[in-house]
This record gives sequence, C-alpha cells and structure tokens, in this order.
Amino acid sequence: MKLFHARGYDAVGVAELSSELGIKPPSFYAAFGSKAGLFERALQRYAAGEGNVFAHAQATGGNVGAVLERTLLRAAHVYPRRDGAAGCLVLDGTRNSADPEASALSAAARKASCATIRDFVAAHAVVRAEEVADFVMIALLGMSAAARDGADETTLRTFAENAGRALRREFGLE
Amino acid sequence: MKLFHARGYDAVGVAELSSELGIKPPSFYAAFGSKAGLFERALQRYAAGEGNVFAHAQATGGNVGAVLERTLLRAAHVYPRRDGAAGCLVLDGTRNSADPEASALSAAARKASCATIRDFVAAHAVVRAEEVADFVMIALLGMSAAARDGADETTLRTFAENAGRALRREFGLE
DNA sequence: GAGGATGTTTAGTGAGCGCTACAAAAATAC
DNA sequence: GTATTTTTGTAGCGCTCACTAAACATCCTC
Repeated sequence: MKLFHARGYDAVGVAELSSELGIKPPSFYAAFGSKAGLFERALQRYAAGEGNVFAHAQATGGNVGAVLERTLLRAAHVYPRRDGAAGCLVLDGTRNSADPEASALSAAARKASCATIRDFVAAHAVVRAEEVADFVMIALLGMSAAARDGADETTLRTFAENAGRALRREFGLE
Repeated sequence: MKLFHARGYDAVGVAELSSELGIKPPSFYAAFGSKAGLFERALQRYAAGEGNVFAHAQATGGNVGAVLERTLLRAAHVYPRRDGAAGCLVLDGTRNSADPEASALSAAARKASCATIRDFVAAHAVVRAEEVADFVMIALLGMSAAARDGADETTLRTFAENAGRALRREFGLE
C-alpha cells in the first residue's frame, strides 16, 4: 500500500513489492493472484483507514457544512507527503496508468466515495446535493494533486478553509 | 503532444511516437535527442496554445476577479475529453511518472504557471496574492483530474462558477 | 522413517522499454 | 558523373516488465 501510494500503480514492480513483503514472485502470485489483486486489497485497506477523510470527518458529527469543511481540513492534514507518500491513493494511485484492471478498481472506489458524499448530503435535505458532492470531490482531487506536487500542509489548509467557507456560503449549508 | 496529453508521459513509447510522426526511432533521436526532448517541445507548444487557460482569460481583460473566474470557466470548457485527451498536459502529463527528467520539466512548467498567476494578482494590488493564486491552481488541478476521470463540461462549469464566485467573495476581488 | 500435500525457490518466459551501431539510400558538392 | 556528406532504415543493444514451469524444501499423517 505504501509503495502504491508513494509512486503510483505502474511505477511499482512486482519484484519490488515481493522483496518488500519478504517473499519471491511465485509466492506473491500464490497469495494475491496478480499485481492488481494486491492493489485491490491495498485500496480496501486505505479506504478503511486514514485515507477515508470523509468518514473521519463524518464521525465527529455536526451539520452538513461542518462535516464537509472538516473533510477538506482532514485532507489538508493527511495529504502532504509523509514517508514519501502524498495525496490520496484512491484519487491518484492509478492516474496515467496503462493497466485497465487497476484503473477500473480505482475508478470504482472514486465513484463509491463520491456517491457516499452525495447520499450524505442528500439525506440532510440539501438541494443540489450532486453539485455539492462534485464540489467537494473536485476540491479533494485538487488537494491530492497539489500534495503530490509538493504542497505543504499550510497551503492545503488555507485552501481547505477557503473552499469550506465557500461551500457553506454558496450552498447555504448549516 | 496529443499522445502525451491523452495517456501521460510514461504510457507512450518512443516506437509509437515515431510511427505517429511517420519516422523511425533513429530519426526521432536525431530530431529530438530523447523522449524527454520531444516532451519538452510538446509542453511548450501546449502552453503556447489552447492549454494556457489563464493567458486566454487574461487576454479578454477585466478586473482580477473576472479574469480568474474566466480562467476557471475556460478550463471547464477545454479540459473535458476531446480526441481522447482530457485535463491539462502541464498539470497531469507526468503524474506518477517514473522519469525524473520529464517530471522536472513538468514541475517547472507548473511552477511558472502559478508564478504568472500570482504576479498578475499581486500586480493589481490584491492582498494575499499567494493565497489567491494557490486557490486557482488547486482548483485547476482538481478540474484537470476530474476531467481525466471522465467529468463532463457541465460538471466542470458548475464547479468553475461556484469556485469563481467563491474567489471573488472570499478575497473581495473586483 | 515413508508418502503425500503444501509452499517456496531458482530460473526463466516472451514482450516491451529507451536508445543506438551500422549499413543502405538519398541528397549535395565538385 | 563520381565522391562525399547527410539522412534514413534494419536490426538489435541491455534492461525491466508481469508472470510462471519445474525443481526443491518443509511439514503433517501414518
């Protein structure tokens, strides 16, 4: 997961993944079936942990605007480079990848994340839920890309604060 | 340029680039020196043309807020997939690339773009110019990534309108 | 200890990568 | 019209890719 997160799917080879796991390629394939098989499990582990910024923000409670703003602030805290891995594995792990299987897995995870946010917004009787969810998703995509380009936490937090304020004002969220 | 734009730097091979140009690899290297050499020229051509959304918006004139909002709207118009190429070549062309030379070229172009926007904002006596430029850059990064993930023009334009309004209101731009 | 199932290793598959030595061909110079 | 330079094509360099056949080691059962 760390290797995929740090360098993206295509830039990490099976030989390196195997040696990092302390095994040889045949054992790798016996355990995971394929490189994409391990990537799928890495995506699940990532989405179940610190990578899921929305779930983390939602757990703290509060109104829709507060949760969404905290989602962006949480991303600003998590996305900057740590241990060589910046941004979001789900959002940027397969960007420019030539592998259709890994790309499909990643796209499905992104779609699911966006749907989760949209449903949360819609469940709180907010009009234009789709628009709000898209705003958050595109903001997260931008923050993840910026982090991968080396943006620090301060830069991301400033953006998150501005975007969060904009969210509440533009869409009248309370 | 089209191939790099559509699939990213690493996913396009010299053999394919050569055959698309109607030449053989030795002629390719005689003309461009290396794969990164062609990429550098592709970046320049892209930045000098339709890819430079800020220059296009600036040319129409108006106050700072209007120019920046038009930059985002222009991106919403240009970024969706056309001829298989979506998003911005400068912003996403080398994402997850394993090639340090191409990554450095791309990073320099991004840095230059950000500096151009920051200087434009600062030249109009706007406080927090850096913050404004970062907001625009991260918004563009998000729109480029979203376009690469398949977002249509309507989705991007809606985001651009919201982000543009937010820009003017949050930073008091006129 | 023998036999069988399990799992790991060695060693390599064919394919593609960026890139290039070398020779054939085309263009230029005299 | 021959000689020289420049350009092009053929073929393949060493390397890495995801992936695997087959030999080897390990364990449990009897």
